[in-house]
Amino acid sequence: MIENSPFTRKLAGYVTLSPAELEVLKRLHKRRRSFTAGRDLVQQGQSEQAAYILSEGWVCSYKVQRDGTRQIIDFQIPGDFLGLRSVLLRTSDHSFEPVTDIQAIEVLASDLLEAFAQTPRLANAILWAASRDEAMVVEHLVNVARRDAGARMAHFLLELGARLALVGMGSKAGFECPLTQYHLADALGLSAVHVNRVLRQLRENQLLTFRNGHVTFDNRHRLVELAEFDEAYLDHTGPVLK
Amino acid sequence: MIENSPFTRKLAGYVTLSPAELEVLKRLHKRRRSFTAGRDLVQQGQSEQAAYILSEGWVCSYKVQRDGTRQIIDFQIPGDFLGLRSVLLRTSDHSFEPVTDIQAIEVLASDLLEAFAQTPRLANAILWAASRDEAMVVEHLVNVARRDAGARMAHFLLELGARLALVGMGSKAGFECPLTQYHLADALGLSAVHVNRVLRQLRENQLLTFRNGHVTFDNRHRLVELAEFDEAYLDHTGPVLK
DNA sequence: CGAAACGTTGAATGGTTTCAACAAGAGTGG
DNA sequence: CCACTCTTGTTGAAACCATTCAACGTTTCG
Repeated sequence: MIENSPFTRKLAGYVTLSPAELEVLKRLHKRRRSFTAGRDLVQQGQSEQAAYILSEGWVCSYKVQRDGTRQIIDFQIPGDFLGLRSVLLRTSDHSFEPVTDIQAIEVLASDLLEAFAQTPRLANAILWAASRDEAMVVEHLVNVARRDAGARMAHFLLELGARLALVGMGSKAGFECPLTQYHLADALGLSAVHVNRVLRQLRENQLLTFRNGHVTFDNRHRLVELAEFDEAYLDHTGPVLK
Repeated sequence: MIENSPFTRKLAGYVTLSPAELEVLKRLHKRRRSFTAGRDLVQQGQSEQAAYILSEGWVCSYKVQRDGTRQIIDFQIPGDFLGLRSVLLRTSDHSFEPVTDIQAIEVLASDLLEAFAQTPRLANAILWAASRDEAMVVEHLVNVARRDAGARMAHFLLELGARLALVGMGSKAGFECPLTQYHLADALGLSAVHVNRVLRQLRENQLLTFRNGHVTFDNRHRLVELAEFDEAYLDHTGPVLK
């Protein structure tokens, strides 16, 4: 049911979609594709013709520097859109790597642009959702620029937990997490070695435990305190355009 | 002439605007307002009813933390939109401080939403431009997370110079810059003391000079090299929706 | 079984912050 | 008009957080 996919539900949070708009959205869901963990979806620099709606698995978007280090911009989870900006602005400003094996709907640039022209309200909803995603990048910027390694890690995992909880993949107690310490390092702007130390410290202070692909919030209250995490910032208040 | 304002020209880069759409845009330009340097436009946390199109002066958007430090997300220059997301998502996730005295067009939330509903293509253009602005935040994230203080400063000033050149306020040689070292520190995630040292070092290495409100690129080529600055990333290629 | 990926720990190094002090200029009120 | 204060810029020394280098343990998988 297209009406109940996480992606559709997300859009409906911004714009009340008409049956005609739902139909257009449905027609975008043509090609289901699978990708293997670790193999890039889109190469940096190459201008790519397709975007994707993630239906299963985790992806990260990142930029590489000339010296080989990479910065992970964000992680995408089921219901998230990938590569929207690459298509819209016709520049691929970053790359996508599946963290796990994934399933995604491929949306051709031409189909997307056509849908945007035909049903501008749908376009609005999609761009709106994108704007929301980008609010998260702002939070990451603050996180990396202003918090020390411990608070940074805490904030990152709390945010991830909150996002996952929204799509039923986690709770206040914790969540399954396929990320390696290298992923964390690349996302938080730390070295992998330091990530390890920080995780140990958080564990020893009984704040959180990250082991065997599972994150447990041992003391959520103190963790929120440490990270100055804003529990409200992922919420939102229903459609803006009726 | 509304057709030639920097804001309109920017939108026309994404969507070819019809006379009717231009008319709607024109009607949004009702209230011209002035603000004084240093006094916040929008308080963090308060849900504000207006957005602004900046016509003169510089503004910065920032978030403050509980410990008092602040992170500047971005600077806005003439032609930029302020507070779009606050209005659209009805959350004020950051604050705006005029760096200089400014002039701006006030756009009421209700007028903006009405315009969005009436002329969705115009809405697209605006959201599109917002998406572009947010690509810049990604660049800032990489900048803060992965570059050392020297490269960070170089990248920041090169980007700012490029943006200013696009609206005729600077050149490859340099630009007028009203920012203090504290602004730079808050934007780059450094201490003000270290900003001072880094600027000295760049000056002594004859890469750039920042003195008396003026930035001069003494050796642009080596600077671009040092910062791994991508000269192309602010360009773009003409309207996407005809 | 061996290799590769991931995790863990110690010691040395280094970039950045913090603390402290002082200089220069702009604006203000007596 | 001058003292006064506030803001901004400047520099040194000590302390600290995080990185780098290096080594080893553990798990997974062909």
